Amino acid sequence: MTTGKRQLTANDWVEGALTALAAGGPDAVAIEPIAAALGTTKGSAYWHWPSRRALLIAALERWQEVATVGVIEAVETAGGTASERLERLLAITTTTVEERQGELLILVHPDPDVRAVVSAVTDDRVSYVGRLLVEHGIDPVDAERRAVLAYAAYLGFVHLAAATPEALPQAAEARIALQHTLVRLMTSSPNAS
Amino acid sequence: MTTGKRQLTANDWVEGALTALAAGGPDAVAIEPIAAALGTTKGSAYWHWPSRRALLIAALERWQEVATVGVIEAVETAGGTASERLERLLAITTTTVEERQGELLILVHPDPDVRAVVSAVTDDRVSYVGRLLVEHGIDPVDAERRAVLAYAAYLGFVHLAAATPEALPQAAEARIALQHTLVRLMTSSPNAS
Amino acid sequence: MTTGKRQLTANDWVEGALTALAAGGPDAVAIEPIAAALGTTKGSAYWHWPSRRALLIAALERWQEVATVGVIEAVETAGGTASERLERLLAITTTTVEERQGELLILVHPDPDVRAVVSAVTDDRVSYVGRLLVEHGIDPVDAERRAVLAYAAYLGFVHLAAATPEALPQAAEARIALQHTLVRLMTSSPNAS
Amino acid sequence: MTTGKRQLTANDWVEGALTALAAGGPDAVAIEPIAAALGTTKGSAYWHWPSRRALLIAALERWQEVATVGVIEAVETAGGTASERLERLLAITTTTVEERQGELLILVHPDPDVRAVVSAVTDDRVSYVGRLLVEHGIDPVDAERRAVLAYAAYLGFVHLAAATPEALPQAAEARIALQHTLVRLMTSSPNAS
DNA sequence: CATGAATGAGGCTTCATTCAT
DNA sequence: CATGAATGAAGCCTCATTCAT
Repeated sequence: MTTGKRQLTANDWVEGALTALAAGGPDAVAIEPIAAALGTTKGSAYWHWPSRRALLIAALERWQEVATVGVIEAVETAGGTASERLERLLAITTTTVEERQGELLILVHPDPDVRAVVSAVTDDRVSYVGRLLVEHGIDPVDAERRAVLAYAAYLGFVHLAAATPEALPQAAEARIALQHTLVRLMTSSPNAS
Repeated sequence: MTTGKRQLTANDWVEGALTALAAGGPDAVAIEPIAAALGTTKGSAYWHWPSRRALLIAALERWQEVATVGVIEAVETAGGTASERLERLLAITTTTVEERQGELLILVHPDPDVRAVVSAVTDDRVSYVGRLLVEHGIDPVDAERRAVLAYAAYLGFVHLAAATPEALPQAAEARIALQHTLVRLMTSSPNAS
Repeated sequence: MTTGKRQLTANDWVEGALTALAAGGPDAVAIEPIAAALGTTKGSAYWHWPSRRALLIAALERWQEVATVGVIEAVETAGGTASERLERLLAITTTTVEERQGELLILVHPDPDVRAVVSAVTDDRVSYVGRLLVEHGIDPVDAERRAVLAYAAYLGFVHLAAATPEALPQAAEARIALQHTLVRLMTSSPNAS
Repeated sequence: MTTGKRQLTANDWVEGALTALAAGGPDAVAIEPIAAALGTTKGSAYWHWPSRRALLIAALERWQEVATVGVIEAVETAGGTASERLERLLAITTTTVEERQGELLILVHPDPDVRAVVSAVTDDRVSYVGRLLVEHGIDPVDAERRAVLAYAAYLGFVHLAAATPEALPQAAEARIALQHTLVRLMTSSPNAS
């Protein structure tokens, strides 16, 4: 992508970095491979960015948008009840498993800059789930707790899907059933925590 | 650790590697840094191990034991009902958060040798949870499904605890309450999935 | 040689490698020492070549040309009868003794890539000698046999010249006399083999 | 060989080194592999020898004996005319081609200690051939020249046999014919040089 | 705006050598 | 007489970074 043209912009580099990020996580945001993919040379990167780190941060910021605002918008514009939107949210995030490999690597990366972004993303996601639960009629305090639980379960699934897929049900229907179960558990009434 | 002595054993190296593994995952199992940490030189490593990879595999095997057999034994020897043991299991794995950073990096590492070990660990853990649920009186088929769900939730918590601790309740009691909730959800009766 | 300048080319590296090859054979084609000799650093080599092996192969290919096409052209452009050219061929190859040390090391090197080049060089040289003999009037079938014999003798001389020069006549005229003898033997009539 | 016994002697090491020498030349006289082959450890070598070099020199001295005195004795004890013995000499040295790989590597090795031994071996061999030619009735001065020529041819054949066997006649009879030709050339009357 | 070229830190590996026991 | 363990020089390779043009 973006190959063939001359005159790359800083944005082209962010997109290249994003692709690398999705495929191999932060460590894959290496200048040489991305330059090769963009059909340019390392020098180009150092024109637009002061360092690899700067590019990485820019890419992470873009990822943050896609991973929160982007997803939330996609879910919201389609409308529906709160629990319908919850299921749609899970569907979005669990069906695109391959693209999750990179996400996982971002989520667990020890680098402080990465963790800052991850933190923000987590907060956004958890509070969005919380808002949906409140909309569904759950008591706000309880909703907050459940949102954490739900997000943890989601993370765990992404994890299993990426790292040990054989531990998960293989059939599509079975996976959808799992999602149903999760949403039902999260939205059911008697759930002291 | 283990510094100051002469004459290291292969086991000292495994321990050094394990420390590195816990801190920085498989990529941190690098011979020269570990040698420095052990107060020795790379030559020592190459006396005990044919290659970095061999050392890494040995360390992963040790980790596998600690992460499965070790934990299971600790839980079992203390005895109690199935649901008590389930809670103890969760407690063990979520209280030692720092050590979980490396675990996460192991879990998501793309290297085939690493994934093989991860796969085995996942299977062992999921089936142990399944056994506890069966012991608690859950129908075996259902228990298997719930075990996956429970393990996913556990993974998610480890994730949150390691990567974004601020998203989790800070107070110890609140964390314990979360564990309770999880165990109760897993062991409650009506749970179509 | 080539020191003092900035900006080396791939060709500079081949030349540096060729020098090393002539002095110490294939094993001497080591990137770091050649870099030092060229007044540069290993990084330069890895800019121009993907690996030490690639550089070695490039150097061997260059040597192949010099050792066959190059020599043959030099002999042919000077013209003369077939036996005159035969003598000139021997003269070229036995007078530049120092450069032969590396050649010998190439010729006996066990590496498959090296042997492939050596094989090609041997074939080229033997068949060139054969052609000269045919031109001189020797029956083609016989010429082929004699060419092998002649090349073996040549190799033996190179060997002696490089490894134990004191076993050979020291005086220039005596050496020339030896060459004469060899050419005469090879081109004389009654030689069943 | 010599494995299984305890208490190695210096001589056991020389023999191990000789085996390595025959297989891979001077560079193959490396302490670790020989220790492994002898079923012992490096320490043993450093008990019997001050350095790798010392062992190498001892092995080369042994090789020198085998390669000169040994061969000469073998040829002489069988008796026969001078030209019969010449042919027998060639036969010995060309039939055991595999064992020649190591010899070649010795012959071309640039190390001064190696070259000293090679020099002595060459002198011995050339002068033995010279003596046989004199015995056969050739004028002593001429014999000396021819001996060099003959030895050079022999060397060339060893070379071709080891490095590019496909350049030599494959059939045993053809090879024997080559030997005949060589001996006849060397012992024929009119050979001014 | 970049390219081509080079630098150097960091990590892997081999192997002669050393040394305490 | 050796073993087991360790050292360190040398060479391979990668990759972020720098720099002249």
